[in-house]
Amino acid sequence: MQTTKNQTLKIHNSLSGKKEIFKPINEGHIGMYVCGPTVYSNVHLGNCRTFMSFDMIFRYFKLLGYKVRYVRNITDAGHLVDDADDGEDKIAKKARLEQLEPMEVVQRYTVDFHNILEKFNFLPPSIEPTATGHIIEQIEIIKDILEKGFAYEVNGSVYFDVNIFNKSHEYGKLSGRKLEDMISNTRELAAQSEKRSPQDFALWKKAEPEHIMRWPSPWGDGFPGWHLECTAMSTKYLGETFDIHGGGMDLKFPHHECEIAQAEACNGHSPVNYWLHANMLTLNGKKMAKSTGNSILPNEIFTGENPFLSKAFSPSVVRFFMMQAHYTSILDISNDALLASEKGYNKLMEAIDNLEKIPTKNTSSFDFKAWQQQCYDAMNDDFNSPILIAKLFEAVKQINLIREEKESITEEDKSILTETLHSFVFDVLGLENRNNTNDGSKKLEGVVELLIELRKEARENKDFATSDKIRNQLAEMGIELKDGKDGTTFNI
RNA sequence: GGCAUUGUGGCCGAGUGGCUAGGCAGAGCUCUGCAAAAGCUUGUACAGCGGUUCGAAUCCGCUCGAUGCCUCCA
Repeated sequence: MQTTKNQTLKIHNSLSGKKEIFKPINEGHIGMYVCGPTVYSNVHLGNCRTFMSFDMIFRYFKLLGYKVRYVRNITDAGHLVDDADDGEDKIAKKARLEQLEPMEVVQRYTVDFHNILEKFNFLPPSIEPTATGHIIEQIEIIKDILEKGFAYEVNGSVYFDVNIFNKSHEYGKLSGRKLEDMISNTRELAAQSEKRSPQDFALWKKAEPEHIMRWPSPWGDGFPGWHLECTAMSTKYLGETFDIHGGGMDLKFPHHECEIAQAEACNGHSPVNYWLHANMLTLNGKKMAKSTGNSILPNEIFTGENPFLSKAFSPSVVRFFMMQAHYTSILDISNDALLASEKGYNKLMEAIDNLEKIPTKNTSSFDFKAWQQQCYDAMNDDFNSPILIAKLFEAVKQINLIREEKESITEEDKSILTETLHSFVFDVLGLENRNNTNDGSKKLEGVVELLIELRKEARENKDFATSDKIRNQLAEMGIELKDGKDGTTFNI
């Protein structure tokens, strides 16, 4: 990929609100941190979209030849149910409700998370650290922030003092908020708050005696605040300043704003060069969230067991559906949209299957080198996967025309086409070909091919009763025969 | 109320100050014993009102609507 490697890649940076030319801190290397899930319930499809967007970005960086250290954490402690003083840890609450040891909750939903991601053909991140595995690092950061005067201790809890911080730094620069506005717009909190200001956020929370998740600290037994874990883990594995921080749009405020504040309080400079935010997946025009019940679980899509769905859809179809929208756009999921994506996806895979068979000539009637460049251009423009897919369908059209000998392709162009198509479809978009065969289905294929052969003979003898019987009975079993120009193909 | 994002044809969804997005559906055609599938061709659009401009759906302003955040959320 010598011709493509040195091109400029533009990324929409949420911090500036603009597309910027991407320049890694260390040439050829990228450090990327993405906020992972809080493992207190099954991962829903909206979560998956965010992680899939960053999976695609990770994959594209790899195609460009970058060495990427991709850190995606697991939040297994510290995520408060609310910000009031009786804020309870999400994991601990779930454990109490289900009468489980907190780590049983964590284990159960971490396993679920990994299972789903594997079905969606995610690449594993380079490091997947957990909050509970980094309590010591978090305590060290709190000590540092306290020493520098940006936090205060009250009754075994430690809070970040946003007002003091804002005197020397700019709190709210990521989300476009001004502290003064926030103060005047804050809703009334419980009167007995121990925080000096409602905008302050917890770095360490004291654990009441009934709390099960607790760790010793200089301020007594307690647990870390949610925002702190990401600062601790990103700093540990990627350094005080790293290239890319990603997450869902909904984390912009307060989570990412607080991360910036914590890191700047410690190190005096901004922790991240490029902030990327993936937009929401909506269902019925509303945000998908476990807390409101407006959600579809991935497994419900794979089985079709959801009132919104008329049938089951494969993980690759769902992936293709999501990749047809830009990661910064809101995407609304519906049965119709999935059906349309399924057809498009099948068409794309069909063309890739036919690619090997297309004949080559002395000349090409289409500029495949320019087309290849356009694929890279699409991705170089803030990872524009919808444009990339439009380009892929241009190739599909060419493949079909070449098959009908209305267009031609040289041997050299054919290998460019094959390589590019495989790189983008499988390596970058992460799609899988639907005809993934195992031993059992190989045998089945053999049987179907035999029946197709028998049916062909029957048709040649004008014995249409027999040929239709074979076709109809196979159809009943869900095997679809398609009579094409050069023989019959089938779908199971 | 504040901040942010956004409003594109029947549906999903890109993009751009003047030149085709793409997919699905629809229509026409080809192939075919029939059917299905597949392939080719193809119409319809940029929320409303003002402004800037030779020219705007694309820039600016206002209005209306949608979504997110402002207490947890990818």
